[in-house]
Amino acid sequence: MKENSKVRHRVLDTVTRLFYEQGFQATGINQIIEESEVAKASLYEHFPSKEDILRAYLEDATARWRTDFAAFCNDRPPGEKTLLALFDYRKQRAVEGGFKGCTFVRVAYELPNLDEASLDIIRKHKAYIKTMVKQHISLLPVRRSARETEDLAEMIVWLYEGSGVQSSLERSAHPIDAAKKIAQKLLS
Amino acid sequence: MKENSKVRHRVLDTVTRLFYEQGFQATGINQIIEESEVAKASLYEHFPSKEDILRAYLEDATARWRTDFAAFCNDRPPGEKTLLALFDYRKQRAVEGGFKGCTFVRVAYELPNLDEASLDIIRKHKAYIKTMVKQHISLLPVRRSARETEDLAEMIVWLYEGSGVQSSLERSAHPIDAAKKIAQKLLS
DNA sequence: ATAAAAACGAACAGACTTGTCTGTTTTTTG
DNA sequence: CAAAAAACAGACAAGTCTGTTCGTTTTTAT
Repeated sequence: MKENSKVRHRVLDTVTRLFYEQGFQATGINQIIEESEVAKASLYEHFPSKEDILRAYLEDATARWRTDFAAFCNDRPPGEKTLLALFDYRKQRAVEGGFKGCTFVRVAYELPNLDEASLDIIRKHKAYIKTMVKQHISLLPVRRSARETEDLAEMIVWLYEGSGVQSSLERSAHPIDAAKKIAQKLLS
Repeated sequence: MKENSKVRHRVLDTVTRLFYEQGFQATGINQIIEESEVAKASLYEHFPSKEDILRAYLEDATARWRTDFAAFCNDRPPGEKTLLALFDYRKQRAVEGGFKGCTFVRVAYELPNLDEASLDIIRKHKAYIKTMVKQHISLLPVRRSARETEDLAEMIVWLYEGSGVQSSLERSAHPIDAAKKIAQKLLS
């Protein structure tokens, strides 16, 4: 049972914190083994290279994003409420994480020559969000063509991305709030 | 005349290429001196540390962005045409640069603990664009309140940012084109 | 032409990097 | 309880990193 081992779990816990706070490159193997209280040989038994840690980190992050967001939307009805919860969720994460930006975009931007496997995890994460947005739009009372739904979903996703970037640069949640209001107006 | 020296110029030329292609941390001092054909002692005469190179790089990049964009808009009338040129300009840069994302956001995301001076250069660059967008909106025939102008400018800026991010993840200019069309619709 | 300034090549320091390997101890499993 | 598997601590390799310092050569300015 290598997949659920304690070593793996502790390493992923640690890098989830460190990669976000410091970035991937600024986080050394030695710091990882020290803070996760794991022997270097054990770490390399589970992750043959640092890139493998990165891939596992991304997979873990996208899985956790989905379950955490689902939990966040627990008591909200599908449709507009859940759709707008996207912005509230991002706001919460931004505040808690110190406004360092989207986990996934951060990796892609830090490593412009990222391997395709890792890049695909990031792409799929963004595609997942867009699909979700489209689904919730189609649940709304307003009748929309497929084309209109697609355009609206794109617009909302870009408001989400763009306000996330600006929130990070300004170290403020305001852009996310403002983008949410705009999205709300667009939906009605 | 240290500001216009050939050493400084060649170093900035080189890092403009290397920082964008590889990122800041992945670019070593030794590669910089080799490709800019400058002695290490000369480089450290002009830039006491690597962080100083980064600051100079950002200042240079924002200055060049402004002049290049002005040249790009050369024959376009102020108002909608120039405003939408923002998207065309971003598209051109994205294609030429291999879809590695916005120069400035890249730095901020790669270095989450960036010094305030550098972060301010980035913030001012984004503020400059937003101010420009507002100015061009106010030139349009449609009458808008200050509040409406502000909201519209924010929306356009986030479409610009968001589509830029997605364009980079997908390595495709399509999101920028699509965002431009949406912006166009919003303006009328 | 001569003096001052700038750029040069190259060695060097010291710390850090990822990854390997060895032998020991702990944990798990039959 | 014994055998197998996993995790351990830590030394080590080989290379990289930023930054300093040397004496020499080239360029610039008076």
